[in-house]
Amino acid sequence: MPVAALQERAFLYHRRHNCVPAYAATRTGCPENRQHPIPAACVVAIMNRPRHWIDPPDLKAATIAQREIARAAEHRDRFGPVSVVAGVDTSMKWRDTRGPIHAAVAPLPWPLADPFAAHTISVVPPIPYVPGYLGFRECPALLQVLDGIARRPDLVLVDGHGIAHPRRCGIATHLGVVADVPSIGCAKTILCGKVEGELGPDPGDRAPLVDRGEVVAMALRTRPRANPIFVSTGHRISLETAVEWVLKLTDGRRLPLPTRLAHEAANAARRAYSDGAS
DNA sequence: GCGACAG
DNA sequence: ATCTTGTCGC
Repeated sequence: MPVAALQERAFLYHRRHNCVPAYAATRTGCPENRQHPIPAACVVAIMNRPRHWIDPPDLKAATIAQREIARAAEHRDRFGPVSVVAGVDTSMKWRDTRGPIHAAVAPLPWPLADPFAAHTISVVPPIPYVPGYLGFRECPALLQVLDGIARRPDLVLVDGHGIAHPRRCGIATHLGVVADVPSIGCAKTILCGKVEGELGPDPGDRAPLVDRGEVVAMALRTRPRANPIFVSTGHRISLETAVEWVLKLTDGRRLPLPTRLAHEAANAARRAYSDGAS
């Protein structure tokens, strides 16, 4: 059976058996609050966009939505002064394709100071992981977690690609456009394209990631002797500015600080959820 | 047709 | 994405 057919089958099956369109939402670490509906604010955020941008009936519609989102995305700097920068990430149980994912947003003041409290949420995603369609799996959870903090971040770092995607619509672009927030894609491995030229060994060294003749991301060395990360524009930011911000937020580790904090928060949420379930 | 494939 | 301990090296 062709891969596309298998992907379609998984997509539809997952969709039919889980909580779409009303995502079953829970608050992390509060097992007694499970099965509550999502906040109205999140429903509004989703409903204010073409429905298939976040809730397509099948992979074909999802592919069309990605092309439309890619057209709507902006890759030039268009954001105000940054006073809050946030990382978002999700976590899940090992090899669990049907269970909930745990999304976190970790806001930081800029200039850098003590981080604000992270916020987490646990939801059953509408589809399983399908390479190339990550946004449709994780955006509902990320939208909801973004709506859960008092102040909307001025800039968001997403774990995954922005335009470094076959249809130029990775999760960072997807989330940026749907939430209308400036976003940067920050991935650990390549989805498409190849690094052109030699990448130097020192932090700050970079080499372009090229796909079909386009520079879609920058392979960026953030730590000596560690593999590079791949920085791409999500929405309302240029590649050069995105790289600048990632470097400003890098503190000797491979991944930038907001991303790490979000990762930690999401993992903590997953453990709290598991502990509460048992 | 075949291989590759973020999280 | 995640499981899991120690071990090696700057």
